[in-house]
Amino acid sequence: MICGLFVLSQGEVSVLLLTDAMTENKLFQLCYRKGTCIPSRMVVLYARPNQLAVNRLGITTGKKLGNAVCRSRARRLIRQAWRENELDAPIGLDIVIVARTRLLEENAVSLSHYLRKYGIPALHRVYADKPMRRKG
RNA sequence: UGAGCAGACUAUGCGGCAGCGGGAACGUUUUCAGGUCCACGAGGAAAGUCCGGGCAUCACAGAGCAGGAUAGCUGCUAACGGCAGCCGAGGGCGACCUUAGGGCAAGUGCAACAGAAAAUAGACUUCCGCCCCUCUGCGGCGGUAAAGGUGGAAUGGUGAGGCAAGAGCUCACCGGAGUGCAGGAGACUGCACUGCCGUGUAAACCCUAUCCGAUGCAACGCCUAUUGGUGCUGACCGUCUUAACGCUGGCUCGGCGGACGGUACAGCAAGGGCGGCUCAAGCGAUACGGCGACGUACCGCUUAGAUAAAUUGCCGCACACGACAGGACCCGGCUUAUCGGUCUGGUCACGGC
RNA sequence: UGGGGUGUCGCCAAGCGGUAAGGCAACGGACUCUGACUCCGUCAGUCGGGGGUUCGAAUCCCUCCACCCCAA
Repeated sequence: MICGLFVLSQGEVSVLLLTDAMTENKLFQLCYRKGTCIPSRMVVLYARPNQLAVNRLGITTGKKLGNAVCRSRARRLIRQAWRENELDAPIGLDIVIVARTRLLEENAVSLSHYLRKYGIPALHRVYADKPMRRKG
């Protein structure tokens, strides 16, 4: 879903897939059952190490959120927040983000702020051995 | 001025920064990926999936039955259960609105409770006359045809004449039926005559007329990695057999196929990619034909094509302070949700001239 | 996306044109020193919503809503 090329600040060009899309139901189920759960008011994060050099992101917007317009909005908000914060995340994880009903009352800034302050640090605490793209 | 009716259109706008989708061009590069830049990027319902088509495949989809859909008439349309105009019925003072509106005179079924009786003929009570008699009553014989509290519905209704008492028995009007004439493209309408006529329900079975092959883009076509001998097809070998069995939409006719096991030779299915995929029964303007739905001619325009799935985030300004809501093969309808705004044409009431 | 089905007291349900059965639960009473079991009685229904056909609709028809299942 979010495939991209990342140019390092030193000027050295390397082809890196930042985040891959998670498509199979099997992987989602594995994350729910065996992964780490980080709940919060707006979203729930599930994470589980994969044996790859990239992250894989899955977004769940269930029927409880509302109609198609509400679900699409939730997806957009999550995707936007992830785009702003994916550089800080550890590498080599399968991550599922589940939207909750309260998310629709918030705007994108608060979700992005939450991820930077609490979500990503929590991933680092659990998976301290994983490398990351930039420090601090 | 107020109230109300019908139809059509519209669906916050502008700017800045960052971001997303596919596309054209530029230019870098062996190629891919990426970069720069340009214009474009959800709806009136995209929804529900209730109908109708296009398109694709199946290979007989043939014949008949069964099953399903529709139901005033005439048209429109690719088609429709849609739309337009008209007819009938009902509602509204009116503009106008609603209407599954064929056939119970082919057959069958049902009509609870109440009521004398609920579908087919009359029985019962009442009424009238005569006879017997204990002479009021009761009983018997006969006449008459609908008066009988009910019910949604009672053998046409109301009034008058008539009679022993009554009765379409007779008459007038109304309703309904049949026949004829006239008008209309038709549904149907009008008039005249006959004549006295047994309910309601087919959104009960059913009958009549018309229509319907099935499955759906996750259809289907092409390319390809790997795996497996699991499933299917062909080929080869062996065994059994000429009547069964299997397939062919549910059944019958008809049609097609011998069946089972082994070999692992060939192909297919299962993953991924590409096509299908958006220029089309397309949209807009004008003219002509038509009451209208719509059609014809000519000119102009190109307007999403994603594949875990793109339209956003933040900020500023304006005001009416922003509803319902997001494409997934594509169209035509219907139905449902919806903050408001604009325009057009009728109607009624009150007031003024 | 396509196809199929179900909605009836608080729960499980029967009824398919004519008064909405039954069981569990709840409440009251009896039995018991008390409770359970058992027995007797009571209560509770917009038949998912709206419209239509019919004299009459939970039932027939149309249309909306909610939920469930199947293919992928």
